[in-house]
Amino acid sequence: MVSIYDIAKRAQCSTMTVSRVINNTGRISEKTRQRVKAIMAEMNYVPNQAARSLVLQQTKIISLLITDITNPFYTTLARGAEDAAKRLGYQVMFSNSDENLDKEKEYIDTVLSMRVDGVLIAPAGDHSVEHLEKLRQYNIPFVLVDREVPGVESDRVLGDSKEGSKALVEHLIALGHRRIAFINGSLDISTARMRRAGYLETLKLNDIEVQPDYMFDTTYSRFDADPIIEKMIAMPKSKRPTAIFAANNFITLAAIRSLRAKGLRVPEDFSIVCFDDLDPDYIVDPFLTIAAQPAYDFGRIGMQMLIDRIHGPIDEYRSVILPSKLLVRQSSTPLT
Amino acid sequence: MVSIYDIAKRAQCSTMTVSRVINNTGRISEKTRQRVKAIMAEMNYVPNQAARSLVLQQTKIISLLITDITNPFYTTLARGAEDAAKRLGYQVMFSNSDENLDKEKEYIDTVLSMRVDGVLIAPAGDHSVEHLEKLRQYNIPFVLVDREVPGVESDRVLGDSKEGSKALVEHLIALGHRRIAFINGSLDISTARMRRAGYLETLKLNDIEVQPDYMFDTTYSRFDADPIIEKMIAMPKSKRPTAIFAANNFITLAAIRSLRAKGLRVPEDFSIVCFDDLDPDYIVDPFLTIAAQPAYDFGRIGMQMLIDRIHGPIDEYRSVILPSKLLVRQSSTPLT
DNA sequence: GGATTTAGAGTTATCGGTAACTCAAAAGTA
DNA sequence: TACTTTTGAGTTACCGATAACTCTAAATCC
Repeated sequence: MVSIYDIAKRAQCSTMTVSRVINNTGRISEKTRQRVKAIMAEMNYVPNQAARSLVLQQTKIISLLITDITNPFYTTLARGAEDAAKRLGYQVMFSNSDENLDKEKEYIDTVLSMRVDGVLIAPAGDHSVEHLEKLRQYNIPFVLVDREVPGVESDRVLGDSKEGSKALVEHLIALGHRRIAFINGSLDISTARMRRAGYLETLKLNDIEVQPDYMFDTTYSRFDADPIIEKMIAMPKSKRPTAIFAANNFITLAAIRSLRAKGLRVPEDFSIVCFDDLDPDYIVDPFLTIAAQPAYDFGRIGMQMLIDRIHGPIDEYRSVILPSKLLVRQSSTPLT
Repeated sequence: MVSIYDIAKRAQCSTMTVSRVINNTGRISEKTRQRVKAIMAEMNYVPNQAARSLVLQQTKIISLLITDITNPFYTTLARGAEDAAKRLGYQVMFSNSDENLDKEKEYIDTVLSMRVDGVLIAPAGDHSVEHLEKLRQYNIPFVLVDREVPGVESDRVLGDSKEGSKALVEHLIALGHRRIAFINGSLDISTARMRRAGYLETLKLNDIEVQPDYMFDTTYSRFDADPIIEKMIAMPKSKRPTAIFAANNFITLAAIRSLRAKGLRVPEDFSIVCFDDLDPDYIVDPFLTIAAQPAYDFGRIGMQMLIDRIHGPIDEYRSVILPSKLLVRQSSTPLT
């Protein structure tokens, strides 16, 4: 492929002159500039970013490390991130950790060797602290999105998981529900802890006793809810929950699927509310009562904060909390 | 950051020796190997991919150039592509063209300057031919996914748009529909042409006259269907279509939304069938009758073909056609 | 034991750019 | 006119790795 040397030779000038034309730096006569430009165009010259990266010590690449691009929340987040990155002159590399620490670790190593300029990361869990410390050790700026990690200070863009949960549970209580089950993700993840806190606090505020056997911990990823649902329906009818608070979209789907397989209906037999679903607008009839988060802004703002930090060192860490919105729909009905 | 020189100095050997240890090439005594390895670990050495890229002339980066990651078809395709890439040791950079040739052109230039090893692309349209020729000119392997481009020979992973369309239209005819509207994407895109061909052929096979005013061309992206729907319902009731074949998911949603806004119901007033929806499994009650495509495989197979070609030059171009599956659901009902 | 092979390295050049410095000629100034 | 400043370049070194070649000492062979 044609390099700056080829251009220089043909233009009978030094490579520096060519470099100056490319970057519009230094002093160059208009005549020379035009001549070099013409030759670059004629020879179809394209600068080599790898060479540039090597000397400039910057790649113009951002790594987006999420758990699963097919989770609609992260899909939209990714789009927000990519739009912002493009606007600011960066490329986005994406990776799916599947909430798996080993996979995350592999990606972190790749990220380091790629010398990306920054990392936008939704960490797999609290144990990601190691990975984040590694990034810090190598001086690679990062911004946490959606999840925080205890012991790690950094820029963050988070949702208001606690408030959102409270709104959902309050909604159920207002509908007359008292026996409310809670199927949560791993407590290793900050949002799961906040959602739990919101659940517990709301029950307490409403003088409802917390039933430990109404609380289930599982995972935010796709999984099989049968064992949990079976435990629930094995309870005597007078003690069985009448409503379920599911901590994210995949949990909700798994729960509904399992209920239906057992001949139970939503909302007739169980009301269901959930967090995290982003209500993609290609669903014809939105059915779920949800706390919807502004996923696009998670990505957009996170990417902006990140690039901001890459450009000029910033002293303090910044946190942005994005509110969620309660959308009441058909999956939750008054207790009859 | 620590480089191969720092390691060499500390290990009292040459950089080549270190390089040999890193890559497990050449002859090295076990003793030296261990010593160097220990020092690399101690100094937290991470190889610099940019430097490597420069000399090896390969970046281990693939560019995934699609129209919109938030289109669930491409979301899943992207996941399939990333999984395959990771397995084979490549990173994926993604970009959204929004079916916009200018944006696509910008990305192509970036891709060239990044010296990515290959491009997996769902081209914006037939005019993308220029961009593909540019890739070819610079010897960057690419694989077309989902869409082909006239005049461009290459590896391809395509859907069976024509057969899928025939199945959808046959289904409507079997339900008794005769006046079937067709809202299509831009004819600049190969799938739109194939879907059109399937529609026309099926009508002809069933001795149904083609009504030009039942056919509408718009865009595959998010858009407003009001003008089209208004034209349709302005027709006298005896001539008005009773069913709609929408060429993709966004068109379908826009059409249903517009119909509802005008007080019309699906399927009571209009049956609707569509292509391209991938039936994301987090939709609680799938409503649309669709021709579902195996999006994950589009990405997985496309990426494999691409990396295959990167590794060893292959003489002939390969085409893979992935079948779609008719899923009959509530959006289409018998004509009463 | 001397010639040949092989193991285990080191040297040098190069990939494609850019920063920092240098330098001659042209332009401006007293 | 003689001196200073500015303009328009060129030179050199370097970013961090690897390929290709070289070289020495030990091992093998006849």
